[in-house]
Parts: sequence; structure tokens; C-alpha cells
Amino acid sequence: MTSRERDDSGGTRKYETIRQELRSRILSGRYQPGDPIPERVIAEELAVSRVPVREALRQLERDGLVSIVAQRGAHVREFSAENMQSLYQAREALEGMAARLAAERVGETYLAAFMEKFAGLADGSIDMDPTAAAELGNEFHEAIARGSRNAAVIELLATIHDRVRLCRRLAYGHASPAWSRRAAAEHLAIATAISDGDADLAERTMRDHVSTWARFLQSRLAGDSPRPGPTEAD
Amino acid sequence: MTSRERDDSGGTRKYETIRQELRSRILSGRYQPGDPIPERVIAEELAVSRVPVREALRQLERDGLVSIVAQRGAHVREFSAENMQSLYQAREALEGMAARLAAERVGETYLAAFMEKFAGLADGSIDMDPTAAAELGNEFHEAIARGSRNAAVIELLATIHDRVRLCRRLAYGHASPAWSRRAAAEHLAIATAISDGDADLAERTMRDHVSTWARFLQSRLAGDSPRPGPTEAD
DNA sequence: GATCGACCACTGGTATACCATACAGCGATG
DNA sequence: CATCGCTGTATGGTATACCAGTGGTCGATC
Repeated sequence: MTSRERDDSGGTRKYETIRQELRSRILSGRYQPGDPIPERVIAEELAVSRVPVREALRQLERDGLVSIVAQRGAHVREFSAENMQSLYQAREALEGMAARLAAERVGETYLAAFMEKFAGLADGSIDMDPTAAAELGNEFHEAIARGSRNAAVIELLATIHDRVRLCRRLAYGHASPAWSRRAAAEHLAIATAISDGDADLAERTMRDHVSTWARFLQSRLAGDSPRPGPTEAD
Repeated sequence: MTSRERDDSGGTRKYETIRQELRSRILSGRYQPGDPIPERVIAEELAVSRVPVREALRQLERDGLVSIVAQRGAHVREFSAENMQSLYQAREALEGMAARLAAERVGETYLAAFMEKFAGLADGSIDMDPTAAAELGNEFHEAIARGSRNAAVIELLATIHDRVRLCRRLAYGHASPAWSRRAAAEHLAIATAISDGDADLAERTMRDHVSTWARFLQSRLAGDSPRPGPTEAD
């Protein structure tokens, strides 16, 4: 778990619920990149004071979803093509390490459920709408991060994954079935390497996967053709 | 424009100066891991209100130097041996990527000053006290991060480097001349690979460097002999 | 004497009010 | 008519006061 999600079952900690709410609005697209997020407006809307709103905005800034500038206000973060490339390179390094560590540490069964589904998606024996497939991919990557058993990697990847979701929605909307299929195939290869305990292969496959899709993202931003390339689900 | 603040970072923004102050106290060892950092005490001590202190503590929590728990207070973060290993693995991935990108992107001259000094330190023709040598190493790693021209990598490594400094001080104090020498040799090898534009070699050398020293750190924590191993300056 | 419970002092969390700065709009001025 | 500057209004930044848990301590009780 990251440092921001402590248990605390009670009603305190409003800023945490506010953070969840704002995060949801940003990732869902209700707030578009560049949109201002004034503390007072949110505070009034959620019937709280500015303080927890401010707290939440700082957290979101830390997660890279919000940009706060001096006396000019908080805005939904904007991502340039260069920003996205940078983000994906950092992600490639961290997810590659996560895959390596997962291959070294976890048992061969913990990805079994994923492998079964990915195999079915790849060969077409399972049908799944793109949104669900994308969500499955997200969960897969998060499972690998957790499987690394490395708190630092988990925490850093958590802050990256939200940004990735946002970038993905910016570059294109949802994925076509063809992309989902390719994504599933690549995910299956990664899961197989991890389950086999082949750390080198796991890292290499994961890095290829991430960088391939980064190139795809760039091509989409440049307006290239949308033929089946990498996956949308990573 | 001499002392005129160009953007917003000058006159206002007390929490920024407070953050610097607290960070300095933590990294210098004045505040030991586990020590409480009550908002009110700091506020009174620095003659400000709790609000900017709170803001600063949040930033430090984000940087991994402070741990804030529910209603129990903020404390200087403690690092277990496992935490340190995790941190260094994440660092290995990110610094490896930074070295790769730097090799691909920057000209061959930007590390020339470092290479000259490291060469002298490695062969003994230059003498430097361990503290200065360690600082040089820090600057070297930061220079590589900047040389990656990758905002995400730079940002993530910035939050890691502070933690690394803290861990280093926890595992041992300063470095012996012998360690500094080995550090310089490894740094020289990294700089050479980057300057040669050999991205693969740069990444590999950097990862070896980081992981070697991570193992050394672990051995020190376990109480092993302090014979010249990796560097202290990374 | 050991144990359990109530109390109290401590912490961070929240609410409200006020301050300083940045920018837009508009009017005076050349 | 263009330009400069003032002012109004927006923002985040800060200060103060109060609320709500938490943990330790001390006393009553068995």
C-alpha cells in the first residue's frame, strides 16, 4: 500500500475521500486536462472547507494528475507527447524491474488466473468487451507490481499507473478487439516468463511490451493509422 | 535581475523554506529516524503557523523522508534492511534507464569534468576528503539524471536520492578513502560508457554499480567487515 | 499487588477569516 | 487609436480556533 492509504475505518480523513472523488473525475474524463480545479469551488460543492480539498489536491499533484502553480490555481495536468514518452520510459524501467523481481520471488501459480484469461483472449476463445479487457490488463500489471514484493517499486508504479490511464485516454479512447487480442498475447508471454521464474526474460518481455506500446501511443498522437499494434491494457 | 525572484518561489511560499529546513535536519542526522516531528513544535520554533509546517511535512512524506500516521503524529521515516534493498532495486531500474537515455541523448562533453576528477581519484593523483568525494558522487548521479532529459525519471530519482542519502547515513557514516577510490573507478566507467554513447553498456554498468553497493549496504547492516567494497558516493 | 477503566494531555484533522499576489478589464493618457 | 497603468477580482497562502481520535497515566477496584 502507498503511504496515502491508511486504514482508519472511521469518518475522519475527509481529504482521502475528496482525493478519491477528484481522482475519479479526472480519470473518467469529467475534468479535462487543463481544466482549473479551484479549491473554493470544490469545497463548496462537497460541503467541506478548503483545507481537506487543498490536502487532496496536493496528493493528486504528487500522483502527477494535478498541476498546482503559485497563485494561479490547480489544474488537471496536461501531457505533451514528450511527457508521455518520458512517463513510459520511466514505467518501462520500473515495470521491467517489477517483472524481474516477481519472476524471482513468487510462486508459479499466482498468475494462473490471468494466464488462462489471456490465453483465451489471445486465441479468440473468450470474448470480452474492450473496457473489461483493459481493466483486466490494469489488474495484471498491478498484480505484477505487488508480486515484486518491493514496497518502493509498488509505490512508484502506483503513482505512474494513474498517469498512464490518463495518457491512454488522451491518446485514444478505448481499444479495439484487435488491440485487446495483441495485448492479451503479450501479457501471456510476460506471465509465462514470470511463472517460469525466468527473470531475464520476464524483464525483457515486459520492457518490450511497454516500449512497443509507447511507440504506438506516439504514432496515435501523430495521427497515424490505428491498425492493431500494442495493447491498450497495460 | 539579481536577487529579484523571477517566478513565485521567492517571497511567498513559507512551506517551501520549511521543507528545506526540515529536510536538512533529517539528512544531517539532527533528527534521527523514528523521532517525532510535531507540527506545533516546529511551527513555534520557526515562528509560523501549523499550516505551512503541515504542508512541508506532506512534501517530505511524498519524498519518503517522513511518515505521517493518522492521529499519532509525523516521524522521521525508519528504514529496515528490507526497505533499503527495495529502494535500491527501484533505484537500479531508474538510474539504469537514466544512464541509457543519457548515453543516447547528450553530447560526449557534458561529463568531461566529472571524468577528469574521477580518473584522478581512482589512480590516486587527486586527494579529496571523503565527504567532498561523496558529494561529487551525488552530483554525478544527479547530472546523469538530468542528462536523461526525461522529466519523469528526473522527478522519480529526485525523490529517491534523498532516501538514499538517509539510508547511507544509517548504514554507515562516511566513506573511507579506499571506498571513495573504488566509487570513482565505477563512476568513471559509467561516464565513459555514456560519453561513448553506448547505451547498453551504460545501463548495465550503472545497474551493476547500484546493485553492488546495495549488497555492500546489506553486508554493513549485517555487521560484516568494512573492507573496500563498492562506493559510498552513489 | 495486579488489573482494569476513566481521565487527560497529546496528536493530527477541519473550519473560518484574512493576506498577498497574479491577471483581466477598463479607463486615462500620449 | 494604441498603450500604459490602475483597480477589481480571482486565485492560492497563511493564521487562528476548535474538533476528534489516540495513548499513556494514575487511581479505584477486585
